[in-house]
Amino acid sequence: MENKDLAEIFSEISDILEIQESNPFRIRSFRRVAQIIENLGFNVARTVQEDPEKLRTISGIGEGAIKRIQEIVETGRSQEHEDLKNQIPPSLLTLLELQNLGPKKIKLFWETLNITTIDELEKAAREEKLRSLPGMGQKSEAKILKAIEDYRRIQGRFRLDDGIEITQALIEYLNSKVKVRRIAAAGSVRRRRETVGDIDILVTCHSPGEVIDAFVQHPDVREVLAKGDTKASVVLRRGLQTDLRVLEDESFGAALQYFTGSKAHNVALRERAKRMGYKISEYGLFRIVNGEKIGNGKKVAGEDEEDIYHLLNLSFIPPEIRENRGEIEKAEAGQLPDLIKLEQIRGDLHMHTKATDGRNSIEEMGDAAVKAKYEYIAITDHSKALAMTGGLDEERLLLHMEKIDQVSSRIPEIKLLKGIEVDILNEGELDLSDEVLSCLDVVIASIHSRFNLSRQEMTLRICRALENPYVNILAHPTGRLLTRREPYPLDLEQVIKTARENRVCLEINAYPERLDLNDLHCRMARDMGALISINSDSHSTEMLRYMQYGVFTARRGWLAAKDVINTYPLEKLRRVLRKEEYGV
DNA sequence: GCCGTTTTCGGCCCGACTGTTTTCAGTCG
Repeated sequence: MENKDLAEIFSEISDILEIQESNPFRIRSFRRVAQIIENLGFNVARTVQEDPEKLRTISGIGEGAIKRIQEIVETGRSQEHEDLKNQIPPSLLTLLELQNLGPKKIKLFWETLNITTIDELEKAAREEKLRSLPGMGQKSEAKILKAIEDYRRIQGRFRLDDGIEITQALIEYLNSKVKVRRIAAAGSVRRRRETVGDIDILVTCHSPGEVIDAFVQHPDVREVLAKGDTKASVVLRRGLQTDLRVLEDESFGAALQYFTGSKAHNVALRERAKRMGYKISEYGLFRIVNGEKIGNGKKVAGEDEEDIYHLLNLSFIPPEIRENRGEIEKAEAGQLPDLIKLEQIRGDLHMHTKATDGRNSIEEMGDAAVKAKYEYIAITDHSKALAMTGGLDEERLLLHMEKIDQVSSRIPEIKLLKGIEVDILNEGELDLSDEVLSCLDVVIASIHSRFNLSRQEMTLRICRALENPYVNILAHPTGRLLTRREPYPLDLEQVIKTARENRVCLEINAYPERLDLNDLHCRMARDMGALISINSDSHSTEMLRYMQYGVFTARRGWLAAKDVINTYPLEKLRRVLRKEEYGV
């Protein structure tokens, strides 16, 4: 059982309790457990059986949670969860996904009008039956119809690359329209999450009204959700909600901290602040005197984000790891990892050319890599099983290798390594002979077929491939496509273990739609002592820039340069590829 | 339900916006 499955049960329990208006602190506890489980870097189901004490030491996981986890692992379900599900129609939980609709209203609609589904809610709103309920009116009714429409149209999040692109364009636009002093993106865009649900932009300027007006008048704004003196919310044409907040200079840093999140990180940080006699809000860090409540206290920080962390006796925590996954404790101890930076990447080990499904020639890829200031790259086209791409057989590959060497000698600034992305076939055998694989500098293995195997079969298939002595890198290990395809079922812990034993590296495929391994997987791999390679998987020269998204993921996964082989100088890299060394 | 440098009982993060209200509840982030 995966952590995500366990987390979902706890999350559903809290959803149901919320609709039942149960004790809010109890609800929060369940939600916290769900969040903790989902973020843990090891398999909770296994741990609860082998070493329950390890779970007990985690703050937020108590006796109750351990008992429930044990029950779920043993019986496949939680009786309490089942009982709760019987108390409400399950479709009510879907209603919680509608914007501006929470547990109280859902309960109200259910109890008064027997509404249990989105369709029934829509019908009631259209028949104007909602407006007469307490606390409801014409506008609320219209908002609900709107939320239903949005839910059906969007239903999901946007990829990080889209989020960053849109954010940068908006910032440029605001800069061109209004004289702003400071402007920055916060939220999941700043934390570089693989997908973003909305965009947060913070700004300071002397004329708040002007910047708000400019914002809501942006040509891409489809709808203005809210517009006040200090905040405006809009939906952009592509369906992405975007919030702008206008601040005073003296609280810009506090707001940046606050709106960067994550929520879990901020809750933990505020709890820490409180213990130390401070209060944090988006306006600053305040020293509380005489235990006085809101509105009191002397402001001690706010203009710069760094000050807040430092006053709380923490080293500065990079936005990418603000997820309450242990970063606060490490920052307190001065033991945060030295996160990898894009400038530390010396080369890209996964890319395609015209020989298969790439758009550019070997030369063009080499020239583009020189522009990217790389010291080496590997040309890794597909193997013959991917017929659709014109995959290389042994004969063509040998000719291709000669060409790579020729081009490499013509471009003295950079070394071109001879590589292949070889398909892992049905039973874990490789698509090319060991003889030809042994002549290559880099062998990347990957799955492009038969995604519907069982977890055991897929794990065995991949591990067999990793045992081939010539395989260096497992590409896009889980096969997921963001917002499109779920990962195939896989015992990733077993795969990482097998990779490490066979001196194989795991890829962070930096293609924005993949980001595979993801952040949590990276951290698991690092903790288990496996090495990582961050690769763009470019199919054209422009795609080399995707490397940055892989680095974002690596940073979110707590990786340092030493964990990533393509930060190594060429000679050290070659020793890793020849399996003469592995690890630090 | 969880936790403990104030506590094994009693508290648990904070503020803005909206729409319904005439002082506030619900929702969101």
